[in-house]
Amino acid sequence: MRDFKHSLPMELMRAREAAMARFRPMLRDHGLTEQQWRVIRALMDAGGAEIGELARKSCLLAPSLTRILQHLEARSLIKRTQNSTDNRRAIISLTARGRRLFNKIGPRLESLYSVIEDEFGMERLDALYTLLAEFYETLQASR
Amino acid sequence: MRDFKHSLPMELMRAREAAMARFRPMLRDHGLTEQQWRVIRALMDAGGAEIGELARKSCLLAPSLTRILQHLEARSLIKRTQNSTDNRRAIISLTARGRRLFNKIGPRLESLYSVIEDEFGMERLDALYTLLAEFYETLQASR
DNA sequence: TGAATTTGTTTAACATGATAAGTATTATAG
DNA sequence: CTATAATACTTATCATGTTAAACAAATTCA
Repeated sequence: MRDFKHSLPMELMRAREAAMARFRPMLRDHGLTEQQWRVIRALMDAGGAEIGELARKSCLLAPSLTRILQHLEARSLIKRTQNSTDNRRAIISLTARGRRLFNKIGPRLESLYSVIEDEFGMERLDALYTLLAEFYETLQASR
Repeated sequence: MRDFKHSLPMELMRAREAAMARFRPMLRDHGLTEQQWRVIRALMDAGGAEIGELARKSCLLAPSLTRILQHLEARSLIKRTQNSTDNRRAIISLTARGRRLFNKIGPRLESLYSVIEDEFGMERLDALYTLLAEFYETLQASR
């Protein structure tokens, strides 16, 4: 059997955790979890999206997203707009307050990200991005 | 701001999830979660370990490990041995039943892993491992 | 048209992730 | 010695991960 050290899912997790450890404290200072931030960021990027679409964009399972949207709605960071042609679908978008929060946090996270870029180097970072994307595509393709 | 697509933590997560999707069904068939399997695998590798050590090896937080050990103990897959010189520390090890389960599942997971090796290619897989390890080390070094 | 399916989302249940606080045991300082 | 601090876990709490089941709206098909 392979060495226990060489477990790809665990290596991916460790790398991710090392990065998140840098971002999480700032998010926490603003009362946001990492997943809540992913939703806000996806909404800012898309400017309004259906729930299914939002789940894909933010890499969250539907039940998790349901709960997260309840939290964000309670804090008035998002709002729901009913789709008139299909009552199953609701359009989610950021409120003005949600956008303000994004504009406050976004730049700070970017600067933390820049530090990582400097430490690890853009070349290796790009190489890592490429391999990760290829890995994902390879595993999805054969399903 | 960077393209929303280029979020390293999310790319790491997606890659990991793509891999785990292949392993999880088999673990589930044997009533194990991914995390429980990591503990069993670490114990098989170490042949008995203290809880703190086990947490590091299996990449779990202490509170999570506490609960997981309770589950595994209830299923008689692990046992605790008190350390006579320090009553805070307990040595955890697999029971015969735990080892049997490992021997049953391990090879099947290995064969699933081989499929990934074949699809993605050993060269790229090694390159990915190397980059991930370097990334982790880089981010840890500056703490 | 109306019953059966499909689709989009939510609930439910159990397990883990993350942080803070609590507990017991050991080590240390005075 | 003994009060204090440090160590090793465990509990508690809230949020999310994962799967299955429920539910309502929309689509399909007899």
